Amino acid sequence: MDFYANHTRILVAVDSIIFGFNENDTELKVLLLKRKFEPAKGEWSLMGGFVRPEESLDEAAQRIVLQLTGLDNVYMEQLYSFGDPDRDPGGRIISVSYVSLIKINEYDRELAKHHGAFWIPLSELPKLIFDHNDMVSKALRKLRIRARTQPIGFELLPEKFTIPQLQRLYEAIYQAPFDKRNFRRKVLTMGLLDKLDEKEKETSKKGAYYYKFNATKYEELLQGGFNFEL
Amino acid sequence: MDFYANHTRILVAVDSIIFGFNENDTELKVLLLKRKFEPAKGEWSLMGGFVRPEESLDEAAQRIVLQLTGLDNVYMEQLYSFGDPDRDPGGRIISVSYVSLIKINEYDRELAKHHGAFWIPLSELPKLIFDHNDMVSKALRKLRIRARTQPIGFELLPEKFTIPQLQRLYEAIYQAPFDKRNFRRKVLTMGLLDKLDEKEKETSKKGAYYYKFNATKYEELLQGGFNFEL
DNA sequence: CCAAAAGTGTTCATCGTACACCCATGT
DNA sequence: ACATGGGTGTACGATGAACACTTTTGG
Repeated sequence: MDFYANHTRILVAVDSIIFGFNENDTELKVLLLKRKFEPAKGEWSLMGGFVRPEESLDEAAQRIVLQLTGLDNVYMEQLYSFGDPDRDPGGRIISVSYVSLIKINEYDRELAKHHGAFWIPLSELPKLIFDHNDMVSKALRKLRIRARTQPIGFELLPEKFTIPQLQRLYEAIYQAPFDKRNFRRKVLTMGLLDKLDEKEKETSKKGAYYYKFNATKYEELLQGGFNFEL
Repeated sequence: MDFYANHTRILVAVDSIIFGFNENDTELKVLLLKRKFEPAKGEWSLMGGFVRPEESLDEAAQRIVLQLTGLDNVYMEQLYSFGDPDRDPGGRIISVSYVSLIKINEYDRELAKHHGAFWIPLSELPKLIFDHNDMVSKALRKLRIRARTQPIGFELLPEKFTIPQLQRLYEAIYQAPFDKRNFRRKVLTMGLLDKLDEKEKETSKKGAYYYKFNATKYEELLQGGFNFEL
């Protein structure tokens, strides 16, 4: 009953590019770890793991992020599959890569520390093992494209955030400054942000109003052919 | 020296969504075949095959398209990896899907016939095996996005083509009519098409001038931060 | 009172879109 | 001469980009 006998089976892994942001950061960070096993032990790498016989690729990716951060229900998207036969000197492994977006404040620091994981700003990205640097570049490219046309930026911010925080996030993603008047107008005229009565007072004396992303409204607008565009 | 022993190996396949167009078509077509082996023998399916131990994913995809069409140097792009453990009732198989674009006139009809392959217009897409219908939808979505921002439409046309042919292709991709004055202006003002002295006279008495896509010019413009946009 | 960040409007150029008629020619 | 598809220009509204000053308040 095995229809496909006598074909070669291959090891399949999942590698996760985990981007993180803190609401007062000015730069995006990637979660990297020091590899604890051979080959390439001690070098910088992405978090990964082998796909198990009974789980889907998405499930494997979720499991891996959960193991490292303690977070469930994280935004996650498949990126690309890397299959050069020599990409891993330890053997032929096909790697399916995933991008995740995380609010740095919400993850489990102990768990990450236990795995030897660190948040590294993109500007200080070290040399990673194998083709992991390619994975990060591809992930960043995809994030930049996605963030323009889908409201995924909010995955990197807490539920309540201020417009200046949102702007700093987008500036971090695109590594380019935006005009604050144009930016504010653009995000507000979409009508997807609900203004709260509360102010954030840490970063300025005047204080900035908090806003909340209204996901329900977004779904409604989508029905009418609405296009998110930033 | 096998660092990754005692992890489960999995069958990995490549499946190709092959889109084709004929310069006087008004609809996009997909190359489908009647499956010749179990499971699901006799049902419609995409062309696929297993990844061999010594080849990369891209190489496997090229090999498969070459086998079916006799064409080498075909435009090809990795699409997505499908890994639900139950996606194939014949066993656990992870499939990496690829999209290819082909000029229908140039492929080897004999070879395709020998494999039981047929060009099926998108409007008549049948029920396919497993998750192959999902693959086709995803491929179409990707093609639509790509064709707007990269000059990949030309992969579906012969070297010489007329503006009305190009317009029909884009109308086929987006299944929507375009205004011919606006379309012509847009493609010509990009400066990527070289007008030939020759006319195509089959589809009209007046005849339409042939044009050629200037890839060199495109590369040059890219350096200067040019963005293709249709 | 002053430093530091939040908040606010207008102008201009550009681009996308809508729209209708003449041209060339094979039959 | 006529039917068929090829080829052309303009006007208007919408959108994106550039730009500088006032407000609030903790120290």
